[in-house]
Amino acid sequence: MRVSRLFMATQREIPADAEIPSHQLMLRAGLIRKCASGIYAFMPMGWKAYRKVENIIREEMDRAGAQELIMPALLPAESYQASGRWDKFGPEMFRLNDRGGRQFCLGPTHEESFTEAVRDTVRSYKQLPVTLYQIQHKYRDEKRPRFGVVRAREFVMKDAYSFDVDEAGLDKSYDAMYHAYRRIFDRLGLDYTIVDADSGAMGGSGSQEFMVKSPVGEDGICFCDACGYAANEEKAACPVPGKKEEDLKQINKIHTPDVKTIEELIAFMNTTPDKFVKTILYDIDGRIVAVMVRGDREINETKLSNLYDATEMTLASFGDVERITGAKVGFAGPVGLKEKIEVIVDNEVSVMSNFIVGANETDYHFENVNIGRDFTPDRIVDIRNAVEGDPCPKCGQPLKMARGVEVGHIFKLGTKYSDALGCVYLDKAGKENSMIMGCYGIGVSRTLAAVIEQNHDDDGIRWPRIVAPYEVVVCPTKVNDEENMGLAEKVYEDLLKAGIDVLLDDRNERPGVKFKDWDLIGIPLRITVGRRASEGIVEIKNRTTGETSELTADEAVKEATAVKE
RNA sequence: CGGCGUGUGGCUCAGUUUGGUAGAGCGCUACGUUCGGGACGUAGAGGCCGCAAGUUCAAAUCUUGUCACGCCGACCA
Repeated sequence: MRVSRLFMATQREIPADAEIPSHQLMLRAGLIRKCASGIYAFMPMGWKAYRKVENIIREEMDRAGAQELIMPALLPAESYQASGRWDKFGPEMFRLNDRGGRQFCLGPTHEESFTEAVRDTVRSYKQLPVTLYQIQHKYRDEKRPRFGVVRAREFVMKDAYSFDVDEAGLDKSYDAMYHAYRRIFDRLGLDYTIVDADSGAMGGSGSQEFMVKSPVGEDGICFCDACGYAANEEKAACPVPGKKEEDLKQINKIHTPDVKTIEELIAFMNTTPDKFVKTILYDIDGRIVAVMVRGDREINETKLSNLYDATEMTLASFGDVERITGAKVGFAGPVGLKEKIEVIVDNEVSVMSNFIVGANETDYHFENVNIGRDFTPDRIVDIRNAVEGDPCPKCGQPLKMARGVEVGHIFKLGTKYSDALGCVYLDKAGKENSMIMGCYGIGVSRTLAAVIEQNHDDDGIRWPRIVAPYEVVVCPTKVNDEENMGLAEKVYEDLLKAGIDVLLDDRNERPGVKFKDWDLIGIPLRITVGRRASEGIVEIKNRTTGETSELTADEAVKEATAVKE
């Protein structure tokens, strides 16, 4: 491709509304273009890189025995009504009507479509197992699109679904996908961690996430260097600590005017946050419950949601809090609350004694509160987020924390969808059984962003060769000089013949402009034809290592051709 | 959805407080001098100041409404 004909524009300045490096670089390098909040177009250069990621995924899925097909993005409401997800998805689903008023949605995920397809195609155990996949746009009306294609409202997902006759079969199908995913992310050169995950709204038994480590990741992950345990912080179990015996002191109401937050309390009482227990009220499907964790802990809303099998869960409104506690927000506590609502206590709180809580009275707290004596919880469970230093649930060594971008997720679904949609087969005995399903997703566009997130420097992107939009750029410094341009043309032609994705920068620009552009876009190898063109000597530069060497044109072609992957 | 903030040439932003002919830098076009790390000069092109209503002799600027976008909080690939 000749750069003078290339549909491309780079930007010198960082776009105002991009926060993270991958988003900024994708915009500056002209890989993507924003159409609306969370909706992006891929420009030719971006699309080429995207396609390379997609093809790696496709190759590995095929290698693992999965079969590609394509479902519509525009789907009738009926399937989702049958599975119960028409309501469950809520406002996150893009919905529309046809001219006759029939309801449709833009597919947020495709369990229903695949389940129906298999239901209508497979009759017998002889046709199982089968794993199907597609690479297709998904639509989710995210409350808050962010970070460019990392969290978009339209994005590309590779989603696969396996159908088996029994659990053992599912384990096998799941395992095949697990290994395919490892190959995919290994080939992409990503630094990732596989973590135990919550199966959440998807239902089912087991699930793991593939997390690309990055400071801009939206998920917290806990891991243990000692035994290799790794989990999403939503999932990580928090240990039940041993109880320390302490003399119970007399409960005492203290006046704490205008002290509402934990920070203010610490300052006011001159103590530490682990002496407090905060009481937070939640509205879970219309029912208010109180949740208590230590002052310096965070409530794990995933655990809470699972505990109640919640559909909709939010913090209780200020009005509800004031009505139930009889005090302004900031003074909620368990004493006397039990008669009104359920009180859930974190494991860790259950072994504390003489702690401080709100008094359910504006401007008052209780100190020296004790469970059993001053109040009785309805449930004592693990309800907090794990934190750095918590003992590993497997081996007891201290856990570490990191941030991650979720690029892949694999689930053992079980029979949730096959039951709901009647996806059954006849076994050897002629008996009908629900198929056992698994589902497996990769955020393709997000993965591309993750590659950039892990491969960039101050000058721009540093594509791994395997996903670079072009592998080599030939860069003559004087396009009007016959000798210079002639040699550049020859190198370009040779590389084309060798099957390399190569660019010829035939723009009449100063060398510095070209160099900056290719550093920004991140082409792995640059062959500069310049000063020594008359001797047949060119310079080859590696974008990632910065190494340069002067070679004859033929040697440079050989070198550029030698490296694959 | 709640809290905050921003909408002015392709991009980054000034101008709004105190109403009075729409600005700068980058990019773009032409010519000249340059030519290995985003050159310089000269001359240009390009703007319903997000949209609508209102106040006013006069609105980018004031008022109201509205839309869009972004940031901070709860969901997911």
